[in-house]
Amino acid sequence: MRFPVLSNSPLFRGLSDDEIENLTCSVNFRVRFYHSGAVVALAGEEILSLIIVLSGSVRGEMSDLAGRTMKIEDINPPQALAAAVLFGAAAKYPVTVTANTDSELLIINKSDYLAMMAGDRRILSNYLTFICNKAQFLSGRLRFHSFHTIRGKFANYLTSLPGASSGRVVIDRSQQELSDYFGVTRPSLSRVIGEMQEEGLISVERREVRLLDIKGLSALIVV
Amino acid sequence: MRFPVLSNSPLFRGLSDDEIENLTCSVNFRVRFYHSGAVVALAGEEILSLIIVLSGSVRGEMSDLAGRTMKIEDINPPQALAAAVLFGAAAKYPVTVTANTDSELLIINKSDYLAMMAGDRRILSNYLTFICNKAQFLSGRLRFHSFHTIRGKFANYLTSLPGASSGRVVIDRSQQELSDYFGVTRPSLSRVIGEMQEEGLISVERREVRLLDIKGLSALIVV
DNA sequence: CACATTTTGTAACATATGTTACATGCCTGT
DNA sequence: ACAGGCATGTAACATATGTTACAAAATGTG
Repeated sequence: MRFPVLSNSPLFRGLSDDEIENLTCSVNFRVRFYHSGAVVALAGEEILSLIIVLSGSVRGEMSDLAGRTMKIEDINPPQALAAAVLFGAAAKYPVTVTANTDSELLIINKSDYLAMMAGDRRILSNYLTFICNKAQFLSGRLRFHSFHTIRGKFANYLTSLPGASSGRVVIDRSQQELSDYFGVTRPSLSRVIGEMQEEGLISVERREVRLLDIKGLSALIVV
Repeated sequence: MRFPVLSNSPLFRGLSDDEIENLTCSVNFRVRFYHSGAVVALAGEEILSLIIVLSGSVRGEMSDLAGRTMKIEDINPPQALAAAVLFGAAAKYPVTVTANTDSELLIINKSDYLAMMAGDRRILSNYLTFICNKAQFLSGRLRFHSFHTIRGKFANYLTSLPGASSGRVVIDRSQQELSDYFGVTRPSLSRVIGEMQEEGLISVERREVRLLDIKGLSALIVV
């Protein structure tokens, strides 16, 4: 079996289609078909295998005690399900996974995947890179939340941009995106930016920000 | 060289002292001594090796643009430095690492560590378990922050405790610890708990909480 | 240029939480 | 039983942020 979509997966990066095909012989690749609406995994269920979306689309959703469900995220080819939790001490699906459309999923046993990693340095590196990036991303996001005020978040954001030491940075996203990133509303962010300008901490011109009072900004970055 | 402290490390769990000693022959284990106050790694520096604290103690600290430094965390034996970021795409030290006391650090090149993982299934599993646990922990913490209100956090916390479906749960920490966990102040949490009782959502007796209005609680758990 | 669309600034008001301080209850050890 | 120390409840007030709505720029598009 050939899986051209896999070469785009971060977990199989660098392997040719031929090499991937060879793998399917040595380890147990299973492909399962799920009809639209079918449940792939239940929240809380033990994770036994690496599951990669080959075609179609699935979604993760949580259901609360009252039975309401809320969608968390869509997972499209060639993404994997819960890949960052796969080898955790008590690896359980954090969400219920349901097929959005008719979908094909590739299923590889955890132990088989371990063997693949041990056998091919690239597969090992790929997974390590993937999971470390994830951890880095998560802890970066978490660090932002440790600043309670919008001023703190914004000051931290500004001073961590490239060129901050020169006192002149360029914001790489719109205020709307930035406020989403911070988890605050756009008017609130806008107000804070205005205040910080009045106080002489910064001066903003479009997306270019001058850091006028480094010391004052640093004082805001207190956990 | 023997490193008895390593058998307590999550990364070397399950290996006997003898086996660890054998490893030191096949791969390049280096031990470096740092005097108290010496800088082990600078924030932003590329991570080239796995570093494990064998003795003494080091700390991670950040310095801002104004030159102030703030301590982030202590790292004691047998913990590793930045182990969760080691194999990231642009693996850099997120903090500056300084020796608290005279310390011995074990240094293993990233490539050597990769080889160790490929060669010993236990070392591979250990690292994978470690990093997946980390990712799980981080994303759990992050999920809490996605609930903006204290009510939301508390409702989510309650309904995720064991026994929630029976309508009766036991909180496993004090209000002070809980408020730290949520990142809010204790009086605020106490007030919210009081309000939720008045509204008939819950009834609290010491650390035992009865969930009286599951539907109402679920309504609070909205991202 | 004229127009629609997106981005940003601003305002008034509501609300949640922090801050501070003190009171109350609970447990422990003497 | 008592005193001391924690954990918790409560209150008044300050403040940060959310909410909603609208105006002003900026940007893209025909």
